[in-house]
Amino acid sequence: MATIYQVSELAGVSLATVSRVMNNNARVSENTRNKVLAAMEQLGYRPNSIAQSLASNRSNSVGILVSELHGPFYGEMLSGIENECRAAGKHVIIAAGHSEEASEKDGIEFLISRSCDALILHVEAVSDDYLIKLASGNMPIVLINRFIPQLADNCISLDNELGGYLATKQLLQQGHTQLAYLAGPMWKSDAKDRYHGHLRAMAEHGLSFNPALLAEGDFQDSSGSACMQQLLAKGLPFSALVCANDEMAAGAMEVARAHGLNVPQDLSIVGFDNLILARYIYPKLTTIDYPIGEMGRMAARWVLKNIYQQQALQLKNVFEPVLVCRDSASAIAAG
Amino acid sequence: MATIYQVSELAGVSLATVSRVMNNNARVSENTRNKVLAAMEQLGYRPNSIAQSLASNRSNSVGILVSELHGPFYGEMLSGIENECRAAGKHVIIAAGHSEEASEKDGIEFLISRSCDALILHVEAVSDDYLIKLASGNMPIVLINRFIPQLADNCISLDNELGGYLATKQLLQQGHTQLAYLAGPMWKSDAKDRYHGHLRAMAEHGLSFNPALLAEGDFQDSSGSACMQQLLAKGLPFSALVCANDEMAAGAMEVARAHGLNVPQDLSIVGFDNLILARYIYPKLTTIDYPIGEMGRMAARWVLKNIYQQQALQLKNVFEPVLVCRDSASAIAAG
DNA sequence: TAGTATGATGTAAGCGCTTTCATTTATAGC
DNA sequence: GCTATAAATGAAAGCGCTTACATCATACTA
Repeated sequence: MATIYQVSELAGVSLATVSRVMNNNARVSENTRNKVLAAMEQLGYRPNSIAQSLASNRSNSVGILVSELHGPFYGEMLSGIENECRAAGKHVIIAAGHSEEASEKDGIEFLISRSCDALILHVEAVSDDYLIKLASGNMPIVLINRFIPQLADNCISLDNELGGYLATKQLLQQGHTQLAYLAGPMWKSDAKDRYHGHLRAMAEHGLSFNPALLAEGDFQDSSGSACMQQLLAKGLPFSALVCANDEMAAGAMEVARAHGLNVPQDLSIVGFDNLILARYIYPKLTTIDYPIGEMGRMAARWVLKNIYQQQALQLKNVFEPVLVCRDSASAIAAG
Repeated sequence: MATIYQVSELAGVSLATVSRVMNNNARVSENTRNKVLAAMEQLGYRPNSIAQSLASNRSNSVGILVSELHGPFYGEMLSGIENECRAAGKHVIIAAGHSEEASEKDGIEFLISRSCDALILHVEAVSDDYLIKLASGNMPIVLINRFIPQLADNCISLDNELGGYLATKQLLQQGHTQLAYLAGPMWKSDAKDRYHGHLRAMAEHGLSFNPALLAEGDFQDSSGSACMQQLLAKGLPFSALVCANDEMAAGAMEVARAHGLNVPQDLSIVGFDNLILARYIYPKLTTIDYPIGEMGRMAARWVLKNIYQQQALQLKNVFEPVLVCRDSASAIAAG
């Protein structure tokens, strides 16, 4: 691999000049520039970005920590971030935190030690305090899918409460009055917020919430099935089920079908997230769209604007979810 | 951020000694080691991996190029690789190639310039020659989901032909004799191989293949729908449809349902890949399992063994797909 | 007791770049 | 034609590490 020395020698100029044409920030005469470019071309030279990073203390790469690398949700998010960064000539370094405190911290440390210029974090297990402290250091961070008041500017989040409200309201407007709620793990703020939205919609319609019709899952489809079993076992009537995410909705739907319930005739179901699978399951899932790809892009833009000085970019911190009507929820049958 | 200098100063030893305890490769007295560790602890020191890479010409990170960051397939693969690498203390740097030659080359260049110790590549657009040339350089590469005879050792691939054969054979054994085939883009070797497997099974059962019942899609669900439309429009009878992947199968199934066809009573469908969605769609999809997560792990192990000297690891280059029977294919109704 | 391994530590030269500062060269003004 | 100024270039000092080599104790050996 050719180094800058060989280029400078071949071009008959100094190191510094070669560096200048690479970064084209200082002025170099047209003539010299061409000589250097020709030399680079001839040698097949490509700068060693490790050395660049070390010398400039800037790596042109942004670190991303997600909970998992697989699954429809993170894929969408990563893709959004990568696209935006790539277009701006920045690169991404990705680590997984596995929703576990030690692992998340470890991932953050790794990204910092890689000299990332900024971090985009989707963390769940780590505390607010830790993040606040982290943010007070030199490493710029942006949090995705999490809202911390003290770090409001650095947060790209979804109004989960509104989403929960919209999902429930849809069913109420369709005439349902007996609703069950399949919650996510309540220690996660998004699960809690969605649930609160549900309660608000219920209250607004003058309905009291029956705790016996609440089940708490873990956002996986298997827990959706398990919770649905529990709910049905109680023998309490309900004509609609609000699920805190699509995967649990899919699990629940399967169990409902196994129990001879027709969706949506016998039971209306709404999900949350609008994952790809929402379009694939049958009947197609009515759900709340979570624009995670767009939010990833926005996080990337935050970095481009605040770290890489692309002033022109417009930023938006809080996204509003919208209802996507498909086939899994319908007006309650008269009588 | 503390540097090695400050650690050495605080511990009262030289740079070299600190470096030694970090890499614990040379012998350092117990006493000195403890002093150094204490100093590191006290300063909250973490080595700058950029500097380490530059100095050692080894980055402890492996570069991964995938076509896309989103989608169930790549997520599974990335996850497999990351898990295995993380467990070995290696890190991953990820880039997307978008199935486009320029972009794939660009991604490879990027990964090389980041001083990765090895590359795991899932590339589609780049030529065999390019890869052969690349492999002859200093950067070790392993190819995933691609087989190039000259690089056989570096390839982790699936026997796609066998998969196509198994999918078709299942239907033939269920008594179907009129099969349509929904192919992937034929310029991709996996699409072609699956198709060849189909032909082999047909021939083996003494059936001739009717070109009118062949449609070529692009592996996306929308093309599955479009191709299904075309196939139905021809008015030719067929009782079973073999799809080159699950997503197209899902698209095709939807169209079939819209045309009043019951799956599997009126039409049996089998897919390929065994994506998560295969379990979610209704009826659940009979398909060929593509152990992509396991293959990702294997690619990681290849690197651990060949580059990081973990000799003990067992390697396997070619994976065999297996049939997963679910509900979308059934024996043909008598008469 | 000198002679020699051997283990522990230090010294210093890079790794391939960026960047400040100094120097040289061109351009313009008079 | 000579200075004032700007533009182009070069020299050299790092960035934070690793590592070959040198040095210094210490422990054996004969």
